[in-house]
Amino acid sequence: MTLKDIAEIAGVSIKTASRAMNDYPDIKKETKELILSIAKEHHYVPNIAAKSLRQNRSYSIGLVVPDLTNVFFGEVGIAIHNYFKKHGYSTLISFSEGQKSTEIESLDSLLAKQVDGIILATVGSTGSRLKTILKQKNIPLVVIDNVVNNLRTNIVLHDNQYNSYLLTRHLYDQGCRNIGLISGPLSETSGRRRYEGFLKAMHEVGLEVNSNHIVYGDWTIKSGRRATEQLLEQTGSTLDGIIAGNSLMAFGMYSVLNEHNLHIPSDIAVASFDDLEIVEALDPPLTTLSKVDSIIGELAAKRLYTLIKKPDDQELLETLVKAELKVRRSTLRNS
Amino acid sequence: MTLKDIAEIAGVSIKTASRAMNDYPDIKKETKELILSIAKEHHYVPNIAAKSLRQNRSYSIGLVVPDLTNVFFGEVGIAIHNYFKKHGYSTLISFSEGQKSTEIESLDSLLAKQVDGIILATVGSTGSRLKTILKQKNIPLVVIDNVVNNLRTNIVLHDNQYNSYLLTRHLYDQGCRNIGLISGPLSETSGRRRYEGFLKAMHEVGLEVNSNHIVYGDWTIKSGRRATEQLLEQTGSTLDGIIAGNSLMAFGMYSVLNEHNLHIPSDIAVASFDDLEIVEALDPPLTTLSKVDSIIGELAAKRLYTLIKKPDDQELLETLVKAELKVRRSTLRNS
DNA sequence: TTGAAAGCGCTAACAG
DNA sequence: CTGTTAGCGCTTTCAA
Repeated sequence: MTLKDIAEIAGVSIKTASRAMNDYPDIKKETKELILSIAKEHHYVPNIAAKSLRQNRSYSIGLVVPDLTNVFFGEVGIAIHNYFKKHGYSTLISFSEGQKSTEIESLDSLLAKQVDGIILATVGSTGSRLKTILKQKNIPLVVIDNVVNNLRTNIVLHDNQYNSYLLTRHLYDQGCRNIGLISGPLSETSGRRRYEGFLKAMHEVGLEVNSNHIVYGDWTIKSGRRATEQLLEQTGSTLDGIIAGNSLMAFGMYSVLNEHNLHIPSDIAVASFDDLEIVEALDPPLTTLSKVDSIIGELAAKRLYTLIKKPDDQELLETLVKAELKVRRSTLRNS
Repeated sequence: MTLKDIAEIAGVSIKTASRAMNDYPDIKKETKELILSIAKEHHYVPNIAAKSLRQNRSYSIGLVVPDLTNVFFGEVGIAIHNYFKKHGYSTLISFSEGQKSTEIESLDSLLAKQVDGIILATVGSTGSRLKTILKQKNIPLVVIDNVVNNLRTNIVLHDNQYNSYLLTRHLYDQGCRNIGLISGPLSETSGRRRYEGFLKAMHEVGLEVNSNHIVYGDWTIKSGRRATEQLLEQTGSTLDGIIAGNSLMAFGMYSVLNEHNLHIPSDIAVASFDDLEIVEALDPPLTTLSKVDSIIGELAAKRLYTLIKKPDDQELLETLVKAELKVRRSTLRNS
């Protein structure tokens, strides 16, 4: 069932049929309605390959993520997919597996498929390489959840600094005065910004930041255990609050605090960032930030769509997404 | 940069260039090498839209899953994507969000994109509807991890019965003689087959199955808690082993056993199915089955690829994937 | 408001 | 072994 068939049945030219299908202005209302009803009746589906070929657009976008089994990227991916689906685009997902070389490969292969735009959750391709790839093809790009060195581009990410500030203030509001931080690596943007937000809040409430109060992990459960041990040792268990840089590290922290017979929240109040399903099941349930994954995905998709529709839009937007507190028992000391 | 450009530079006809690019036999070796080197030098990338249009194939396959944030579907998706990438195909992922209506929609939209084949992790579309959709277009289909009523098709799934048998035998081998089961819903194939494997093992070792020893949950943490409470009540805590139908329910079980001061594994040995990252962090670490997610994905991809390449292959294969035991401390009673 | 004809880049069929 | 011709389904001129 092609446009030609539809046109024949309707007794019009193929072009008129095309006009009807694509909402062109120059067509009589009745003709259009007739054609549309015939198309519907015969389950006409336009051939996207032909359309692409002619218009030099693919009606597909590319999404590069490190790993889909990570809930964050999963949620983001779904949001992006749904947004573009509404606009008749398909989403090609590609994986970088956390490696720069694979990331570049994925980008190349997406470009070969003539995607109309790309959303990239980078693991840190150097900006210059990215710039070469994209400028030469002039394909719109939106980066999520990481900044790319040496590349000014559109970007959507957590407002890590604000969010960290929010958590820290919350512990303070709950009466904590000796707050520790299990930070992620400062070499990573998200780790550094969370660190900065912590410092900012501490400053603002007039608490001194003792370097003993800050330890580092690499986002894993195991490193959370290790970091907590170190933190307790360095501070002689004088802490009354701890912020964990992410929820996996918080998970490690729970078991260590448990082993030390430190009660949450009465001895130590604890809070963390990501709202994983599992934090509800911890004892006590862990205070975290609300999930903004799908908001990030949708904002990135929206921005990319605009860029595709208006390629002359040269504005570079950095969109920071703020989360809200999800207060649970692990920080409730006042009630 | 098109084939025509390449042909001009090489001083051959456009068709000859095409022959070189597509590994056709009828071409002189030197000509081919010349053309390939020119193509490489100019970063020639074939226009897939044109190719599709001409050959009536899209070089893409569709994957329909309920939800990508589920680790199982994530792993399966990655495996499928990687397999088809090797063969020059892209994978279009679509979500059913666990709803039949969305599942049908997703299938329709994939068909509109003229995918060459579909892999479906169904939530239970009725077979007749699926049959209509696919037979009319004659598109190869492989179903994963669920059976579709009234539809004979290629399918790849966990050997749930065998796996359940394996876990039950393991508890027996560890000395358990009063084994309970927290089953998933028997209305779901995976729940029922796990149930059957449990019964089979119990029979084989000559243990009687008391109906008090079997309770039901709906795969969630919460239902695991409830089911465990019920189980302990019904049996008066005489159990020395429990199989949980999945790891989330096992997670709920842990907290209840803990509250009842029942020690794992000395009082009760426990084991479960899915090997989530989190089970390593439980105290004690939980014995589970090995992860076969990516094996399932790869087998499904391989089968679909065969069907695409040999559309006359009418054989319907049901591939059952067996797991192995991953013994951890939660069942170690002998050593 | 509509139609005719050309052509996007590629490959199948057929000739040479 | 290589080239010519036609056409996949659609949209874009341009003319009516």
